[in-house]
Amino acid sequence: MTRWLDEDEQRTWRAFLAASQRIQEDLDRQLQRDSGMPHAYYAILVRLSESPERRMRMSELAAAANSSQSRLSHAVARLEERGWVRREPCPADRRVSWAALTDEGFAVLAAAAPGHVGAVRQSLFDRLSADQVEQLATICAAILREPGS
Amino acid sequence: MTRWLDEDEQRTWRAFLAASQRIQEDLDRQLQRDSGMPHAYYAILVRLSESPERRMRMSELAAAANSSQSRLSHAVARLEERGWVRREPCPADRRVSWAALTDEGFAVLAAAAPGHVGAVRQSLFDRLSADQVEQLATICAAILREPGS
DNA sequence: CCAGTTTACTTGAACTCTCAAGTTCTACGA
DNA sequence: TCGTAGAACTTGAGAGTTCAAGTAAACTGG
Repeated sequence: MTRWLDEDEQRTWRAFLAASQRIQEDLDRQLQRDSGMPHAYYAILVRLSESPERRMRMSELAAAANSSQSRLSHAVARLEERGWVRREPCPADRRVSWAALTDEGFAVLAAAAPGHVGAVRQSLFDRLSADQVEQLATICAAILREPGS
Repeated sequence: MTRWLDEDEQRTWRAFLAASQRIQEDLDRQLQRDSGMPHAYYAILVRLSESPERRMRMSELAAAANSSQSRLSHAVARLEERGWVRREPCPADRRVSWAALTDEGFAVLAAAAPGHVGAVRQSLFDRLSADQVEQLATICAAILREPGS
C-alpha cells in the first residue's frame, strides 16, 4: 500500500538531504573553527541581539531560534558559563526567566558575524541565481506551512 | 567590507534553515519512535541494501551515506551490536573492512521503510507542486556542485 | 478557595557526533 | 629493499542533543 518514491523523487530527496546536511556542516565547522561555537549557539546570540534590550524569555527564544526548550536550557547554561549570556528572573511571573546578551556576548557575536555571512554566501547564495533564490524562498515557506492549510 | 545579507536574503536564509532543520527533525523523530534508530543509521542500512551482495567498503559507505569515516565507524559499531550489520575483513587489502547487511538488518529496514517514506512525503513532497520539486532538484544540485565550477 | 491542570523551565542519563590522535597496512621511490 | 608517505579505519574524550521525568509557579472551575 506504500506509495514509494519514484526515481525522480528519490534523486531529488537525496540531493535535498545531501545539500542541507552539507550546508549545516559547513556552517557548523566554520563557526566552531573561527569562533568556538556551534551554529545553534550563534543563532541564539543573534536572536537575543535583535530583541529589545537584547533579552528574551526562554520560551520565546527557543521558538525564535528553532530550538527545543531543553536544548535551549542546556545551551544557555553553557553560554552563561562563558559569560556571553546572563539569566534574569522575571518579577511578574516567577516561572519565567529572561536570557540577556552580555556586552561580551555581543562583542563575540559581532566578531563572528562577518565570517559566518561569508560562509552563508559561499555555501548558498553565491551558487544560486536570483530566480532560484526566490523559488527557494517559496519552497521553504511551503515546507513550513502548518499541515492543515 | 562585509557584504551583509539584505532583508530578502535574510528571510530566505532563515526559512531555509528552519525548513531543513524541521525536515531533519521530523524524520529523526519518526524513525527513532517507530524503528528505534536515528536517520543516519537508516541511511546506512539503505545504502548497504542497494549494494551488490548488500555490502560495501567502509569508506565507500561513508561517502554514499554522507557520513564522515569516524561517524560511520561508530555507527557501524552500534549496528553490529544490534546484529543488523556485520563487519568482514577484506583479503585483498587488509586495511579495508566490509560492512555487510545481515538478514535481520534487512528485515528491520524493510519494516522501517514504509513509515519513513510516509514521513518524507508528508514533510516534503506533499507540500510542493511538481514544478517546485523540479526547481528544488536543480537548486540542490547547484548547492552540491564543487566550488570550482 | 483550593484541588487539579497547565505553563515554564530544568535536570540527568543515554546517545550521537566531532576532532585529533593512533594503528595497521600498502605503495612508492631511491 | 628499506624507509617514508599515504590510505583505511578505529578509538577516546569532549560536546551537543534528545527524551522522559521533575520542580515550581500560575491558572481555573466547581
